[in-house]
Amino acid sequence: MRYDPEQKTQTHQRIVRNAARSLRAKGVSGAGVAGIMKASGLTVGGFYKHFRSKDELLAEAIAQGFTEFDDRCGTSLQDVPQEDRWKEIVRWYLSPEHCSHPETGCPVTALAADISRTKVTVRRRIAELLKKQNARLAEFMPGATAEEREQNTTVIFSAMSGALAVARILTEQADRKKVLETTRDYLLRSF
Amino acid sequence: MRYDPEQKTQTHQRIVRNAARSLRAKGVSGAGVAGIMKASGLTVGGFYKHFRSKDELLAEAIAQGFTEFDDRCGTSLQDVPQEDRWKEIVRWYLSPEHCSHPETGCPVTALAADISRTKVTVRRRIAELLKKQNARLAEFMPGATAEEREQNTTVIFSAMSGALAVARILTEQADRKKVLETTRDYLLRSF
DNA sequence: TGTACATCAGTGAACGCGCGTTCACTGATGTAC
DNA sequence: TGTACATCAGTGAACGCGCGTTCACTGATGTAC
Repeated sequence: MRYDPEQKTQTHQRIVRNAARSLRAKGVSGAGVAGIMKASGLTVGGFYKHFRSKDELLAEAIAQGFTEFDDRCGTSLQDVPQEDRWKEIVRWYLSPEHCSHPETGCPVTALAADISRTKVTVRRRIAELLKKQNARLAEFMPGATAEEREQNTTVIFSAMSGALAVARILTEQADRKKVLETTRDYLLRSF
Repeated sequence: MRYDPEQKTQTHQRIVRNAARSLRAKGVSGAGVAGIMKASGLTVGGFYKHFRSKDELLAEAIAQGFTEFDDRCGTSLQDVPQEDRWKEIVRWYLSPEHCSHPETGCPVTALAADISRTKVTVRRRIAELLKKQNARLAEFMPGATAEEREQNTTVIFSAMSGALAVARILTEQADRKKVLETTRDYLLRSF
């Protein structure tokens, strides 16, 4: 196995991808190291050949979640004209599919509270990732100036993430749908 | 100790109040039964004379959080004219104080992801509490008709909760402030 | 070309720890007579 | 009024369990000679 750095990188990324899934689905305390390693076809002990701690994995898993977000945008927005792209993002973010699949969805909504409770060193790294993600998102957002786009990103993203978090608490599909659609229609109408 | 049902009720509520604090501060997995009982001046074993399980406590703690929310509104809004009350709520919700004190703040923002991961029976109870809370909140909200107020509640609450959740991830006070104020100013300007 | 050695990704048992829950017990207090 | 008994809120040790992390080990592969 030794002296093939590419294979180690591949294994590393496989663990991160599985962790990103598992963490979003079950939360930081629900997603165990052993389970993530098993899902990656490995055993527990090997984990520490790749990560110094579970906290470090969390940071990498968030980054992975953002990358998946970007990839999704990259592929599904290419046929959409520049000024309508933000609308497509809003529609996807507030879709029933996103609501019922946290494991492949926005890492902020799924893990915000957990992140805010992890130790500062890790949180600082994640905060940086979030700021960069918002900067990337701002390019699609409505607004005449860069500052306006940045502010609109903050408002639109907050509204989307909050609505998704609330919808996921609700047990009735009809209630979920109402929250998602009300927020979606409002955003599409107001910017 | 026996045959004083009022004292048992008082003890019960003391546990619930401490649980509501601890759960919002540390999350469901971080807030242990033993710690909550200790904070209430009791020992672990007694817990099950008051609650069937930790999950049941979660539901009662959320209800307590909502009650605290209502109490706060009741006392701080009495001198504010009816049509400006929602603005006062938005200002408090998106204040730096609320941001840095999850333990006494909105239970939805602090526990949304945890709730969405608890078993359906408990989640159903909490979903009902949330719907009632939103109905109460709607009375303060802007809008000409009841339906309009309900929709505006959904949008405004989603935006506030999302902004607060995002702000709590950020480590720099300046970044937090920006998210909170941008969202606050937008909401106050737009409804 | 062949052999001895070094490297290190991955193994899996073991570690201490804190968790939610159970249970035999205590002792203050209300009830029955 | 006094005594025996029943009740039950609260105690605290013990339960099994799963967690993150450690560690001595394995064995495939690259390097040195």
